[in-house]
Amino acid sequence: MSDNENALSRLTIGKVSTMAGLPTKTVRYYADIGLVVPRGRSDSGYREYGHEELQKLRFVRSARSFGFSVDACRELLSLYEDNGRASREVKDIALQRLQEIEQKMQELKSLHRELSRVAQLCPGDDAADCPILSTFAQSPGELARIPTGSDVGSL
Amino acid sequence: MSDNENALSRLTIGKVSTMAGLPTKTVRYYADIGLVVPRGRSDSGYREYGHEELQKLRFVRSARSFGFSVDACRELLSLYEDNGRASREVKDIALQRLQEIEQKMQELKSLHRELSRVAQLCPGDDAADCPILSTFAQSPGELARIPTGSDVGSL
DNA sequence: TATAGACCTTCCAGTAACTAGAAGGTCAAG
DNA sequence: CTTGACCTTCTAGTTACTGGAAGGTCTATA
Repeated sequence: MSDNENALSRLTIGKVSTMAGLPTKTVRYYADIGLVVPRGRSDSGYREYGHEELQKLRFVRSARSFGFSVDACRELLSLYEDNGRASREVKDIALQRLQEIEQKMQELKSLHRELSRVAQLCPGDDAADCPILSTFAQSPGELARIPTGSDVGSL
Repeated sequence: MSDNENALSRLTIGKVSTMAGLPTKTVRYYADIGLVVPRGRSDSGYREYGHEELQKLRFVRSARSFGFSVDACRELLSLYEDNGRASREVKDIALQRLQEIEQKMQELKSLHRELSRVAQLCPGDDAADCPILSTFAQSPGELARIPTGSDVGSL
């Protein structure tokens, strides 16, 4: 692994982002916000990434694909650094995310139901009135609740 | 309706937003971006909304709750202004939205599947290694797709 | 009439997580 | 030695609001 180590400890941003499956812009952004910082800089100022940073970037990419926020990734990453500790905490975060996903799916389901209902009513005729529009113009409470910011807190 | 018309054509932002079920901040924002502009201003500079604007705000609220973007609302609203024309166009937009919702639901489903799988592997023990972390650190392509900005909606 | 407090105004800044683009430096190949 | 791909920093834009400050207005009550 010593050969590999040498080769992998001098990755430019382009290479590491390809290997991690992220846009360079994103990797640079992660460096800016201190999520995954390069191991160092070359004489000419190029960011240098090593194997560990590559791992972290892959980690972040995956966690993001699971819907974890960047802040959650930061948390996860620090646990990851602690290596093997705090399995409990990690699992808790995952379970919480799972619940959020379930709730989001519920919302999408009812959205889909409502929208397909009104869409079916619509004749799709150039001349005719469109029931979609009149459905939308009703007073609140008769339709799916709007998900606003204040909603989350109070309900 | 003349009494009503008079009463309803002098709604302040607080009243109209309550009646539409939106935060005042949001209604002000909609005015700023020209989505739903007040009918006029009082002597003291207060925004004045009428019945028609109330209808539009309700319309937007509903459409947004269906996941339509503000831009889509603008489009819908202009069709709505045309009143009864272009049923075809409205239906098209709705059907397109429907497809996007379906796709998003698919994504959430696979996300849920993967995450619950790795979460189940995790013992939730303070001492033990957490498989969630090692799962995340794998190379790209083995896991769910990453949702980038081009993705539908928010999570 | 004074004043409290509920409402309204504007403007500025911030959110999440990037993305786009400009202006310019660096590096390897031909 | 030049071309073109790569790298740098910087600013600004995206979506759809939300929060807050500083200050004007309106109304009810003491």
